[in-house]
Amino acid sequence: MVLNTETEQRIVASAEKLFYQKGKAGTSMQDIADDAGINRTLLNYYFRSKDQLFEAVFRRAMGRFVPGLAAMLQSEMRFSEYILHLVETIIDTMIEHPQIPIFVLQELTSNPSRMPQIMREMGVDPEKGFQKFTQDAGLHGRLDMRQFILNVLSLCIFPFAARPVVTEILYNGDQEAYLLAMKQRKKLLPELIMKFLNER
Amino acid sequence: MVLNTETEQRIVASAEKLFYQKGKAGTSMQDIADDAGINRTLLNYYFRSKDQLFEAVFRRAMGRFVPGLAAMLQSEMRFSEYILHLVETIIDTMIEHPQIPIFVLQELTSNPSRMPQIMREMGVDPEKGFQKFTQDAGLHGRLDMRQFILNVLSLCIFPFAARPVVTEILYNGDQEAYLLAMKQRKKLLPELIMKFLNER
DNA sequence: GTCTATATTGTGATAGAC
DNA sequence: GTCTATCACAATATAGAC
Repeated sequence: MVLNTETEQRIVASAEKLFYQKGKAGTSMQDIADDAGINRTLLNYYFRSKDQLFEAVFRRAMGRFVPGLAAMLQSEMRFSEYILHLVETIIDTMIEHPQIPIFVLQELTSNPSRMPQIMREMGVDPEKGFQKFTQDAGLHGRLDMRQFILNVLSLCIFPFAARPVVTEILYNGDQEAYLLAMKQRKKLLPELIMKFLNER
Repeated sequence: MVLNTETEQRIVASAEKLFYQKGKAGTSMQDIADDAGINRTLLNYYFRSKDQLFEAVFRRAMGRFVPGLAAMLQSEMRFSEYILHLVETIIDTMIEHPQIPIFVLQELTSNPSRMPQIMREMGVDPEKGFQKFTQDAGLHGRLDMRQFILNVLSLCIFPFAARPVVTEILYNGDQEAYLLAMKQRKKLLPELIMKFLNER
């Protein structure tokens, strides 16, 4: 998507902010226009409908982290090296856009049938990645590759999806402490994940 | 909350289903009434407003897993034993109510300032739990208790929050395979988590 | 307790002047 | 490109009959 005019950029910026925070149904066109400081009808002029504006925002959100992951699947890295980069990439992305997980997951929960098409559009073929790693990490005989990947993603993403709960319960509402802990996880998680691969 | 009449129960059942799936703003009072097979104005008769109906559903959702966790914090279990029960309890709850994580997290993301009061109302005092475990698990010197708890929760909850994505990417859309994998995690996760405690 | 009728406001979207 | 005016419709909520 190309954003030519300044107005167009302001619309998308406000739409992103509000859709991330309050979801599609929870955000009105008026809300977005007010936040962007422009007339409401301009939203329709540029994006035709609310559906299309939401779609633009949703695709941008997906595009913020899917390509990075897909690129790695095609890279020549070795397994352990890959994990290191994967964790760092995901956490950096999450720190920058902490609200994306809930936003995307909420939309996909309401509308799960969208998943297959999205994957095709983004050119993601997980089966190829599995083969590569099952082969590369084949040394670790009893490893269930799917469960392993699921564990890695859980450890990287959940702390951001659950930010308000985590901040309040674990860090007593201290935002700084929360963010510091998230940064520490970039070093902590790879160490932990390597333990997964050890025999008992 | 006491649900006296059958009508009241049907309202809450439908409201839960739809709020979980489409969120507060994405669900209309008409939708709920239609699903429950009753007249729309009865919702206002029983719950006064949409806000109050949502609040009832939200509190029920919180109540489905918070008390179980809180009870354990006060129990006499040893650390390792606690972890085993914790994982099993959370996963069982998630299998039964897989949509609760996204529902709760979406609401708390829109409205993070609600957290402190909710914790007070539910009588959860995390600090006490930390002390108990830091003491009990003190053997494992370098363990950051907060990071440890965060890891456990991530591994238990995220696979359900991300259900559509996980099912599609990891299990090729096969719902049965997904559910089986989730059940396997009840055995798999405790083994994994114990590895966290090993020295390098 | 349950219904019909109605009040009121909000929302997405378009037409047309400038 | 940007505005005003307007439309059609959906939403929550209440009053009042039964």
